[in-house]
Amino acid sequence: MVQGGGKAAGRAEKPARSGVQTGYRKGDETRGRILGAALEAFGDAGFRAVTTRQIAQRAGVSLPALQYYFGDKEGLYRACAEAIVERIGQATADVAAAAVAALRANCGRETAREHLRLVLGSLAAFLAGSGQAERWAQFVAGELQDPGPAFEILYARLWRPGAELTAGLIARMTGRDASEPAVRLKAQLLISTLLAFQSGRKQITLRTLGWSKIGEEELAMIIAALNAQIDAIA
Amino acid sequence: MVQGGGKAAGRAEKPARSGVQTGYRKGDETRGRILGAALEAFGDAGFRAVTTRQIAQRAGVSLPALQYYFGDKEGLYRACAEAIVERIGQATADVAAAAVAALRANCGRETAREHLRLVLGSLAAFLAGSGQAERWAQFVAGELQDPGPAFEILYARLWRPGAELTAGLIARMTGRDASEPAVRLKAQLLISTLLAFQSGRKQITLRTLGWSKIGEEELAMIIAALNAQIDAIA
DNA sequence: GTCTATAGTCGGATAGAC
DNA sequence: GTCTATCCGACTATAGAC
Repeated sequence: MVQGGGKAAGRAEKPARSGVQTGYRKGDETRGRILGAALEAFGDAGFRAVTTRQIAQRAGVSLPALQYYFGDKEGLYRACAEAIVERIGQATADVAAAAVAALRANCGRETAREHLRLVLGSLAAFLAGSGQAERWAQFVAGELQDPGPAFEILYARLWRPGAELTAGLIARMTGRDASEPAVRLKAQLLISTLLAFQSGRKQITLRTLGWSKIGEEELAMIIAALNAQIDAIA
Repeated sequence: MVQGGGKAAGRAEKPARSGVQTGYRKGDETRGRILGAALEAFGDAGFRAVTTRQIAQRAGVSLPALQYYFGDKEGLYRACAEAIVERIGQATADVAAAAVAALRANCGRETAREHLRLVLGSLAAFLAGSGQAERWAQFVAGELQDPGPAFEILYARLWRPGAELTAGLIARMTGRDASEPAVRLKAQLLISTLLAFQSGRKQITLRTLGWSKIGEEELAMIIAALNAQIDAIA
């Protein structure tokens, strides 16, 4: 973990540029292609399993381009993690903000329960929504399960805030304090459940359930099961 | 996947031996040491992350010994998976057999629920029981989440039977059929939950909950949460 | 900015002595 | 059965031309 300060030591992390800002620069598109290819590859197979060559080929660039834009393989991986955090943050911003506001306003038990349903439901819908999200979920689940170079990013900016909010809502529902282990445990249980579907999904979920994909109908079933769990909490 | 028949093609998988059976052979102890070291290493870090050199060193043998006893790295990995299946099978054999018997005897809803509690409880107790089991759970969770060379073994001999039994019990509890997707989904949800604790445990569970280990007290809390989920099912 | 060519490292597997 | 020595392939990263 030679992380150092906030913005990496030497060059890279963002190519040094000269001259005035024009709003669009040649490299931005290349950088984006690399990031997209890396997101797919890493999501599918994990950090170690993916080679920089594969990513370069997928992105249609040569190998040194990765070093040029992201410093090294780990830098690219971390950039992927941040892109995912960003995207999931956007997708859940509204419901999360509403839930926080409700908690601040000292809402009642039923309101808290409703918000919990909304938060988890929107997350589930997002995760099941696109083929991209599937990969992202796998990226996140894999990194959290077996910590790698992006663990801190995902934990601090995704898992912890999410667990915090969930615990807060559960605490309100049960009339307990969000700091109690029993409450936090329930929160983790709920989130883990959700992630488990996306992570082990490919082989397990589909195989055991005989599904071929997770569509509208399947999503509804998952959300129903989640809601049953929520109701079991309080 | 050059798996071929049932017992590996060429040599290895079990060293060829000559002469009469004596009940104890020199190599057995060495083989055991290698397997033990591999179990630990793979459980901690996964197939790719572990090098054969590390395992050899941990086991106090030289590198070619692994090839001699297990053919190649994958053979060793599969041997680990089988050892784990074996061990977990033993630990849960009694409760599982009792549950199966109850189902066969057309037991009622409450009896089925009780058996489900017992099965999951014994599994949880086993998983939280020893430092070894922790590694095994991580081995299993990792392999199921990101399928590798041992996926088929774990799926066919561990996950599927477990999911089948769980689904059967849930079906009895709810008066539905074990083949219904909704039933199977609930079964998977339950098992995933259990595994999620062991898998992401090190960093997440302990960190989020502020625990330093999973002892008696923590285990009781987890089982209570599981039982609440079971009650939510029917 | 983007490439080709290559340096340097590491890991899995084998040959063959003992 | 177990070792030492070694091969070979694959990977990350860099140097330097364009």
